[in-house]
Amino acid sequence: MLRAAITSGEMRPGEHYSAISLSQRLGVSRTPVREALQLLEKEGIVRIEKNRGVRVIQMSLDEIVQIFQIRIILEPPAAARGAEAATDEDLHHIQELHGNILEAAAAGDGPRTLQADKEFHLFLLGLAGNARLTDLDRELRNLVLTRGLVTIPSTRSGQDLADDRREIMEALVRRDSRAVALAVREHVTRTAKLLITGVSANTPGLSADDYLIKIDQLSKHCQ
Amino acid sequence: MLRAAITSGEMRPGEHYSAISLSQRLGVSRTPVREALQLLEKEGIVRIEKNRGVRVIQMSLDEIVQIFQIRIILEPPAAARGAEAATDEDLHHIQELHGNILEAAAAGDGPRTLQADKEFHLFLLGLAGNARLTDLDRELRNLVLTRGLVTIPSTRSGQDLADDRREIMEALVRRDSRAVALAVREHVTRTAKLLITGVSANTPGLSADDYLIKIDQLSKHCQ
DNA sequence: CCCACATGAGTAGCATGCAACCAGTCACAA
DNA sequence: TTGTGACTGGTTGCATGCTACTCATGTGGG
Repeated sequence: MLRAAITSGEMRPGEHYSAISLSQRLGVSRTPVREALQLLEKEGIVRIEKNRGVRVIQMSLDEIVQIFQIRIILEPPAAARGAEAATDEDLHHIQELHGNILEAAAAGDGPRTLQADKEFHLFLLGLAGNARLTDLDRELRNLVLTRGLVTIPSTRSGQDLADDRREIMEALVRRDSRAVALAVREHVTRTAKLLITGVSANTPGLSADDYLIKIDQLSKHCQ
Repeated sequence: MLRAAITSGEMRPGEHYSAISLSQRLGVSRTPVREALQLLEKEGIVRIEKNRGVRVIQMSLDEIVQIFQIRIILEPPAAARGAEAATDEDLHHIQELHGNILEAAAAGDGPRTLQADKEFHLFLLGLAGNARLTDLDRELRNLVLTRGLVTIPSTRSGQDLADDRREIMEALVRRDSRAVALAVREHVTRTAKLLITGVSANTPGLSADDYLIKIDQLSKHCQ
């Protein structure tokens, strides 16, 4: 699909493209391209400028912050509910998923680690029995992935994230939903801060501090 | 737009429609209708069935619960943050919006009350400075409105909702963000339960209890 | 030299033709 | 009577022509 072309970095953010050239490149007509672009615009990945073409949105730090603010609000309670509702089979399966992450990480396979991490979290959220919430979270995750900003985690931070996940797992098997919520929140918050510092480091003249503050501004009210 | 036709009850849920007939009815060609339908499908308002036509989704109680679960998780922290960030002008404006609700309610104008209520809440959420969250909430609100299920609130429950809002306002002017969060949560929860009992009452053989339970199952983990 | 205006290239958006496809119906054979 | 097959009406989805609009460039006048 078109989404793949953008996600895979084929189309660079900020650049202009036309539906005509895209349709030629994909070997289809303008109509389906146009329709796909409208859907992508609704997702916020792309901006259609009237009679001017389409532009892949350069996601700003502000938007990244907004997305993570939402995730930090949503995921902890959902995961906690998931922990309550999980059957023994579910726990078994999630342990497998956790194993997959460790495996991929040990192999140093960044993309696969990311994918496995996503499956792990989405499965956990899915246990809460709210499909719409799960879909929403998936979309939010895709959004940040869209930008090439998959800052490969350093070994140091990668270890922290792994510790977080282990904590989630332990709380899960204890069926301690409150601990699950806290651990998930910690995990997502850490991911957000890593990403923000990473991006701001690559962008000269941009201080991460202002954005790091915002991450907590909203979530502190969840208590 | 097309959305209006569905929302206004022109198109009944569960019924089949074709893009052809819709385009004729709206006096445009099939293409824009088709594109609009795709967007509506992404929002979950409509389901496109291949070579079969399009069907306005009959929103189930399950989905209503899911939507409100999300709203109950999202809105309180956002409103609390909004209370912190609000300027005096903002407070003044929101008082006007609050006045509008009371006015419309006093006039017995149901739709206008609903509209004013929406503006009130969305403005409050907007103060949190997270546009994506505000948009998301707007969409969630539209979803439940989509169904004709705008169960006109009885005078009794309408009074309760008004009391909730007054409580929100008072907490706002006190700049008591914690109280704002609690009041908003109470308000949204009450709205949800009213809707659920209303819908289940109109649907014979459907017990509201199972769904009422679910409303709290997720939100209790927010604390 | 500079500004205003016309002109042209390129675009999105809409209308419409066309093919593939699905569901239900009807006829025919076992 | 029942099961199977083709047929038909209606639909989506894609391709393509056409119009209106936007921006940029170039030209002519001040």
